[in-house]
Amino acid sequence: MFETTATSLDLAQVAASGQCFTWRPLADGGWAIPAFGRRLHIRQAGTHFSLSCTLDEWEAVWRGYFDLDTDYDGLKASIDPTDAYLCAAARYGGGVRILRQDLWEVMVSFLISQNNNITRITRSIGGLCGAYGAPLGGGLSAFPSPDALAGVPEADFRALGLGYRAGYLCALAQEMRGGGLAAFRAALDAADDGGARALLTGLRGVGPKVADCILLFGLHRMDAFPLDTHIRKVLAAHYPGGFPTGRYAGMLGAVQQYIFYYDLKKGG
DNA sequence: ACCCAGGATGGTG
DNA sequence: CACCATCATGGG
Repeated sequence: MFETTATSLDLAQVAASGQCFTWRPLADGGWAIPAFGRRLHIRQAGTHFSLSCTLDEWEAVWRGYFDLDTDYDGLKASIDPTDAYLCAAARYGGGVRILRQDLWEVMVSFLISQNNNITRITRSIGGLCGAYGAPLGGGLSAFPSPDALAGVPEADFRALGLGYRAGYLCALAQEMRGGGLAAFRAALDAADDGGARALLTGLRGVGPKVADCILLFGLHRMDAFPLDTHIRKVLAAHYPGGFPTGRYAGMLGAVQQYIFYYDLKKGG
């Protein structure tokens, strides 16, 4: 148990940003966060954070998870000051960071996310963890491994609300069980963004948008720019001449998250 | 009862 | 290439 400080981090914003689906709110206003088979309790007051873990675990696991070694203050400062919409979005959701989540968890989460809403995705992911993940205490469970999901009947996934995506998950778990995931990860790591995207879209149920989410949230490829229904709507309304992607090379993913979060919470 | 949700797939023109 | 029906399902 210790305390630390950080800027450009708002836990409530991250929790609502649609990039992770396993955080649970605590009665004291903090959050219970399962990741990498561990459980963290964290509470925020401004730039001050209280943590349930040791300093060693914070440095080894959670500091990286919250992406605290990326300079989001500087990133936001480099936004085009004449772009009123993007400035407003970054000001509104300036506490959103791109978490460095577990690749497999991101693959499954965004496989399920297609043509779905965040509430249902959260419920389905919670069901998967509860049914097939190792208990972590406090009512939380770890995200189930490929081996834990391989061989589960499709009907059982449908019972968790996956709908037609249940078949996609069966196939994915089968493909990634054993050493499949490690081999696939190695191939992704060896590929550039375009190559990794092609590998991902080769998976059943993974199209361009889900692939970009996996690139961004699972591999921290910061030039990924997922085009979902919200982003398409904003681009059509505010960037009729196209979005200036070239200006934001190396930080497109963060910019995308500011726009997504802004439209999700304030748009309508 | 329609429409939407962090879309993808397979078929058709 | 573009367009289109279909795929579950809960919530507005």
